[in-house]
Amino acid sequence: MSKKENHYHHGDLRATLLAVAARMIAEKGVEGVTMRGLAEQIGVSRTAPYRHFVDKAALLAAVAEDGFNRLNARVRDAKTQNAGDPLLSFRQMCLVYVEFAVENPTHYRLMFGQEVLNRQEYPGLADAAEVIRNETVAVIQQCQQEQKIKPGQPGQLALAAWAMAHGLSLFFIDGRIPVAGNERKWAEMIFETLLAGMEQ
Amino acid sequence: MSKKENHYHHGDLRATLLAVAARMIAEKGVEGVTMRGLAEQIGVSRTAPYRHFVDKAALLAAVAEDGFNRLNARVRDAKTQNAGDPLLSFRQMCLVYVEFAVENPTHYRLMFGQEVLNRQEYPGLADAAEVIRNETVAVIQQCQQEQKIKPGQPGQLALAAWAMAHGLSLFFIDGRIPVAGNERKWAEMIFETLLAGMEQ
DNA sequence: ACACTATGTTGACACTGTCAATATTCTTTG
DNA sequence: CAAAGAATATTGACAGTGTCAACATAGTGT
Repeated sequence: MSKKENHYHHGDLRATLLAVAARMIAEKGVEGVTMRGLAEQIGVSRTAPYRHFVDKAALLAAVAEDGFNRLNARVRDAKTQNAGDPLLSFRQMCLVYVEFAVENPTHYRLMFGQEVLNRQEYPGLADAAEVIRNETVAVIQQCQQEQKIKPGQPGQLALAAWAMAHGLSLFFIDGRIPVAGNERKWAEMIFETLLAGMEQ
Repeated sequence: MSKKENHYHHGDLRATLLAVAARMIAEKGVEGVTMRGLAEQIGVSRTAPYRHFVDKAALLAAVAEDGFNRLNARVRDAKTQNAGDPLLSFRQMCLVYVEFAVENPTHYRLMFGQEVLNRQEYPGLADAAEVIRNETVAVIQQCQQEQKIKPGQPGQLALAAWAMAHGLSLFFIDGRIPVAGNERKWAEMIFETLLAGMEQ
């Protein structure tokens, strides 16, 4: 039961793997993460991780899923903090999304990268990635009910917002635009433009 | 000088490498491309490619650059074909962009992927990736002059459109939205929304 | 106390990118 | 036209990778 000792059994290797992998990703990017290096960092043999994840892909998928959960939580927060004004909720959700991406660039990239692309194999991941869309659709419907957003398929409007947030996030992350530090301002103005097209 | 014979010197290995790599990428994705497999496919020794590219990364960068050039050409086409109506030009450029991505999914992903991210090392690639933004900025300025788009920093509006196109492209490619086959329609409607926010 | 299961380890393999040394062909220049 | 030098291709080697199979150890329930 004691956890601090140097056991043959690690005690909570699975969680440790996820945590250390996440740290390594943040520090050196996804391509800097290696099963062996990960195991060594933790002080465990190279194949120990395979007792908890069938694959490197499965491990990365789990890390990605964690990322989605954190992102989801943040978006939901932004939503509930501005409940009552769905349009403001919507705006904040978009901004918070981009903010998360900018703060966790490598992690965000993993979440949408090809390392983890066969999402059907990782149902948890697929679900986690779905939450945001549903959340967004819901807000948009609210806005439409209050006649603050033009009528039309909310799924389509949600996709518009999500695609914008995603593209913007990636451009910020990749430094594809000379905007260092002012991401927030740019994002605000750009979402303002999009919202202008959605309001009625 | 004869080119068909089986020579010790291949004759035009560099170009062949790029072509075959592009094909392999289209067929099996970027992660399915390996220096050795590539060489074998062409019928040349494993290290022959290194006479033409210092790195695997350099090779992929060159392939990505080709992709940007093709994309640029297509966007430019869309632009000139509708010269005279800059707003229509703009609209078409956006649609053609997404079309390219959907038709060349793995190639598009490479162009924006981390395999090739240190773009400073590949000036050609950096330049090629810059063309579209400039092109877009120019059209937007035209639209503004004809008072079809609201005034404001054209660079910002261009980024909005580009980010939207990029995000949408990736979502289509990744199958992240149940929209099989109707990408064009969705893209049209979504860009309509964005343009509505940009028009004056 | 003992069997069972979960977890961890070691050894091995095929595959990868890439370097160094070597061989072959092409090009240039005497 | 021959010889030297540059360009291009090859073979051998190495370290690093993911992962399988066989084995070892620790915790759990009967």
